[in-house]
Amino acid sequence: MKNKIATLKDIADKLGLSISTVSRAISDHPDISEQTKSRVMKLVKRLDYQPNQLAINLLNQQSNSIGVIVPSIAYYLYASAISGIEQEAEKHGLKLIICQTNESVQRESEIINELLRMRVAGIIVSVSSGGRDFTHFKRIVKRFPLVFFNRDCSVNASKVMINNHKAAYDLTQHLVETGKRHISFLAGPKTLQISNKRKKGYLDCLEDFGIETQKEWVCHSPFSQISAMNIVDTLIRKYPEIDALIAFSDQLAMGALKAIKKYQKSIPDDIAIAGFNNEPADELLEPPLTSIEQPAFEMGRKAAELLFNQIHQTGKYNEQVVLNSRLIIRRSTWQETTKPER
Amino acid sequence: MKNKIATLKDIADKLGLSISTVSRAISDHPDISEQTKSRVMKLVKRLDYQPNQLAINLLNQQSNSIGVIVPSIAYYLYASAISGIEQEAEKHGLKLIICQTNESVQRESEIINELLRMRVAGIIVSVSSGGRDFTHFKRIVKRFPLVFFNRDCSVNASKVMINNHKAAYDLTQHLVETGKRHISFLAGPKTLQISNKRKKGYLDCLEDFGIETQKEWVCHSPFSQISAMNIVDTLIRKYPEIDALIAFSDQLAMGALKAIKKYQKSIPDDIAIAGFNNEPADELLEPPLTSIEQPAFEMGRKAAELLFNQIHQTGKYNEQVVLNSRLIIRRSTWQETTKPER
DNA sequence: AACCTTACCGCAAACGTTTGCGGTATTTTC
DNA sequence: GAAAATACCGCAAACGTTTGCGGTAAGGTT
Repeated sequence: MKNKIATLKDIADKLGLSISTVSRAISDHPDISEQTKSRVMKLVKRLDYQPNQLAINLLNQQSNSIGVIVPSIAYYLYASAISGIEQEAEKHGLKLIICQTNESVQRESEIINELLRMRVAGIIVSVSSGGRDFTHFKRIVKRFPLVFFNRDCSVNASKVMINNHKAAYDLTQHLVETGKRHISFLAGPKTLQISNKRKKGYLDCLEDFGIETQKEWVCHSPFSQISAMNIVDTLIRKYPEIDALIAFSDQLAMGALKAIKKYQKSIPDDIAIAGFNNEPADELLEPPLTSIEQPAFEMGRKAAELLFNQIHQTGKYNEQVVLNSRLIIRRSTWQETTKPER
Repeated sequence: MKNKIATLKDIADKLGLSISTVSRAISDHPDISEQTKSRVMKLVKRLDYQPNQLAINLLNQQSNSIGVIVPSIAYYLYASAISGIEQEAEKHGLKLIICQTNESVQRESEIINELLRMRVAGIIVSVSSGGRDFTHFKRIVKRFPLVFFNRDCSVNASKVMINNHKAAYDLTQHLVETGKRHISFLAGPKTLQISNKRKKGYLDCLEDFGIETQKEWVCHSPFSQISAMNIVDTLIRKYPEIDALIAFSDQLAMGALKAIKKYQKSIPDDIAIAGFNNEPADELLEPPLTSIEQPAFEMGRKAAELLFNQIHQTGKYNEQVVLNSRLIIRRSTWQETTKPER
């Protein structure tokens, strides 16, 4: 196990050559004779020589990688987005360093420092919901390539987002049009800006349609099915008049679903339910879940594109991209009444 | 954007000190006067000095990180396992370099080389299903810390697995006990060993109970709902006598569910269905899906533990750990007949 | 015979950090 | 007042690689 990996010096000594000659032989430099090259390459194979990337990185002053900071890779959206980032990064020969904050701003701040120390070429981040202090981002914008995606914060930087306000507005309008008049909103943490934007879209829509709502019908939940379940449980017991619920995410919607199923309410007639993200299981749920489809892969890909523009000095530090989402209507909000079997 | 990050030399020059003094001041060395320390620290703050990890890594001959190779972080099991690895790695002050193979052995082999070049302290891997060539692993076992988890291959190395044979056996037995006699098996790729082990458990159980099966009832599918759906569609049309189906994973089971729902078959009476992994959506599906719960987090944590034992020379290179799985029975395989409301 | 070209290879610097060792003042001790 | 102890700091090596430049020998040209 102690076996150290061979270095250029090891090869050079064994062959009676200099380090530079070995280096050039490996990189097929024209200055080196074919005979020497073959001698070197034979030993390279035999010793399983692997160049020390640490030395190369130090020389190049960069780690040929970019940092990706997400709340959790277990969220379906981020797993998809990372694939998009990866695809784009590969074109530039860069590797990804994936970091999870677990929704903690402190961890986020630490990660930023670690990535800076590692001399990554740039950072792509979806901010955690754990707080309102964004000094760790403000510190580096304008002097370091940085792109936000999906979740942003009040920092003037490059961003790739979906139109959260419109998505929530459209979803709310859909519920209104199906006859719902007591619509509640299960938001994420209060510190999460995109949650607030969606809330705004929901409220604006209700106002436009002259529909009243109550402050108590807007609840905030952390990102776990259990929390959502408990919150919705108390909500619908306290306010039985509620006939629709929009959840910040599908995971929260699933928690709500669990709560509602405990009572004898029928979905969507008694209470309709919808979420965000269009996760793979949505259409298999009972009832299939209405959701907002987000272009997660494309969001990641585009974010990487903006980052590389910054790295290569060809792009602004505060470019804004807004991608379109899509409302996917399923039976949790809308039942075909003309269906023969009902 | 061109702003280079400050170095020790920058600080030393500005203060008329030597590099070594600045270095010691920052690390609070007793040889340095308090006055000098405070002068240095003030400048460190002002310049937002971040030590160059690339240089430190080169000096220490390691990148203070371990490599984690998984087929895809989008698989629920791996997202969980990575959290377990992370928890353990943090204790040792090591970072994770997460790599996805997308089920390609060639990519896997490339990643191994990249990680060796980066001088990671060790590698934790769940092998891809893309082939049978494992020379890239054989090459490094015994001379480099390496641990397999969840998916292994025919290489004598440390492994953390679940008892796949028993899990499949138990699941099959459960179906037999509920009266099923025509049980099919939707396996993963033929090159995937754990899939073959599960298949063996399924076949052994049927043999023990004297139940016949047909070769055609065992199908192989890649890891996508769509593929599973198409395969199961043709399967149940060709063999309508099939009254149960075990899928290699819950995602494949969901694909099967989609296929079955297109026909007028009732679940579980006409055909029962079960999967592996116990994913979060399982209990919300219609019907809720019977599944094998795997200790994914613990699998990751334990794998990391074995790795650190190897790194610190306190452990064998081929320790074997088998964790227990648990059968979670839901309505997709078993309907309480005495239920009052039915 | 003097010069030029070509082919091949080595020297040494550079990247930024840590750390053993030696050095120089200043203070303390008897 | 001399010796010893203390406080504080700098020199230089080391990690492994790439690369500009210089060097040497052989062969070719005039």
